[in-house]
Amino acid sequence: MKETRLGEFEEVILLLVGILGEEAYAFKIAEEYETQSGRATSIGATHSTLDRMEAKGFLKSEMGNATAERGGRRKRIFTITALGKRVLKESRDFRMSLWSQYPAFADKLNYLGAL
Amino acid sequence: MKETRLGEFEEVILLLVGILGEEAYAFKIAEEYETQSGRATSIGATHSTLDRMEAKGFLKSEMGNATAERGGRRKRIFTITALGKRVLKESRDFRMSLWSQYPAFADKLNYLGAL
DNA sequence: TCATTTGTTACTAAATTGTAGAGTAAATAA
DNA sequence: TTATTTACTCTACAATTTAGTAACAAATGA
Repeated sequence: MKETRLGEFEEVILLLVGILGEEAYAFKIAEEYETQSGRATSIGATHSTLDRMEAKGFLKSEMGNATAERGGRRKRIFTITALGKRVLKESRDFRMSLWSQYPAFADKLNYLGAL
Repeated sequence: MKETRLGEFEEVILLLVGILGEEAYAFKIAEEYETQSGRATSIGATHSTLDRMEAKGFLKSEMGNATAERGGRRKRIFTITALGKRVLKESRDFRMSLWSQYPAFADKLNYLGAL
């Protein structure tokens, strides 16, 4: 696998980082993944995926400050890089293109305008 | 990983089977993958992915007849099962939902109506 | 100080994806 | 009719991604 490949789990995590913004730290991301996908995940899988994507240059991270909540230790906040955005966009465009070629889905695409 | 997970490569291959219809046999699928994605793949990776998805019940296959071309041996033709379609659809819906929540992409979604 | 909560890091296991190459059958050329 | 070329399938195993689990760290509250 070349260094620019984006796995399915990676892609979803990357999108969640974008969606969560300031709140994009591992624990929250894993939680959000479960809520949105209805699928279980583990904090470990989330962490290794985040680290891998940071190494690939799709994400960057920095430690935030501790909050004054019980157990509120410092969080590592992730943000998408320009490269990460580009890769996400390419992935989306490619998929849109395939869906539009598949008769069973092509018609459904129109209804998307309603989103 | 549970038996219903769909990897990124798997998903694209599944879509290509749908797009190719009668022409959905391993060699052609791999060829089409390279054309459409601009990314290289290998026939071996394609085979193992097709086999795995058949085992999962997303695809079924049967041998076609030999064609009258030089080297035109029998092909194994793949078709998507109902389960395969459902899984594809779920994957698509999930992604659409995420994209619509990500500000950087949400606006682009509207322009999709033009597809 | 000690238990509890919210986090991270590190390590191991399982599933997906990639590589290499052998094997088969039909069409053509000699 | 034998050899060669072309179009394909299939297997074994290696590399990468994803999952699971355990151990550690810092802040709060008793």
